[in-house]
Amino acid sequence: MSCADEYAPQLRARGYRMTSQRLAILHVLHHNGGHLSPVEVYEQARTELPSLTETTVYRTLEFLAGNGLVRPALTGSGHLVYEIARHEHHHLVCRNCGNEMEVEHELLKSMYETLEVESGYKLTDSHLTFFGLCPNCQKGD
Amino acid sequence: MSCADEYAPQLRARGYRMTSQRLAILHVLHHNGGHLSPVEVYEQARTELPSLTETTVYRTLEFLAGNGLVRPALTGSGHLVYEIARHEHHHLVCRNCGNEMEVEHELLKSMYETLEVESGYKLTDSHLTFFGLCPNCQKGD
DNA sequence: TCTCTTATTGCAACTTCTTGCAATAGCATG
DNA sequence: CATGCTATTGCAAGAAGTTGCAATAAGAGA
Ligand SMILES: [Mn+2]
Ligand SMILES: [Mn+2]
Ligand SMILES: [Zn+2]
Ligand SMILES: [Zn+2]
Repeated sequence: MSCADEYAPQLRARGYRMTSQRLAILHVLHHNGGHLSPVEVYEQARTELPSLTETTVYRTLEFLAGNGLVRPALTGSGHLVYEIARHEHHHLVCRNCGNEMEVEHELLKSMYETLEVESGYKLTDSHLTFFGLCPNCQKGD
Repeated sequence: MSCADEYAPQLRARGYRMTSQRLAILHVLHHNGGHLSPVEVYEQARTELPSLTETTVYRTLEFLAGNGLVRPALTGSGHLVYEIARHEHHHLVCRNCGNEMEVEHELLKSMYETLEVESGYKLTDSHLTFFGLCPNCQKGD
């Protein structure tokens, strides 16, 4: 299944359009799989769509995140990176070596429910990044 | 107790210096109490220290955050704001009206411990921002 | 397949944030 | 109180990110 076949219906169902720009950006994120900064997305997507502009990349990433096709994540330096939306997860980053692992949302589910009850808010999403020392770096120090 | 008396020893104990720039920035955050963007910090601190530059504000906020005197927080638009370090807390923001409440770290403590056991990481800190609909905005929609 | 509506883009101007480097100023020490 | 080391700052240049607006093009409907 191509990126177009997979993502276009999701956008159209919400009243939005699939464009060559959105497709190129989704294609890059889909096939890379990992975290990319807006600039990295721009440079890679531009190889398949040279007319693409940085402005559009920023706007599109925010748009796709708002519609659940990609997910933003916060890096250790406080910058946003994006990845294609797969299973819901958060990030745990080593302050020493930068090594990173995923934290399944499942692990936080009961905490989420407690928070909803205590606050009265209905939770929709979150930016969660945990920092610490990975097993390796704990030995070294 | 003045800001200087309170914060200078904390910096010197770590081998750093207290400067007029750091003091002006700490003063602004201390007496404001809330969340301020780097630009807001710059404009307010500049009234008491006109020679202050934006470069120094960015570097100082990062430095103070790294040393535990201020804490960064992520806004709904993905931008960093800073507040003076008081009790450890996280943030819950309404996606509709922007209303914001604090989430005591205590509430997440057991989840933190589970995460340490499961991952093998030793957690040091985190950027946690939760989004949802506040009680008021749930009624309206 | 053509038309029409309007969602989306590119452009230009601007704001925010970062970095290297030389000048400055804390503060420890004598 | 004077000296010296070096942490810290300001400057300048550049990179990253934002915004308003006119031009473009997706795709629904005829
Ligand atoms: Mn991820
Ligand atoms: Mn707060
Ligand atoms: Zn590590
Ligand atoms: Zn609300």
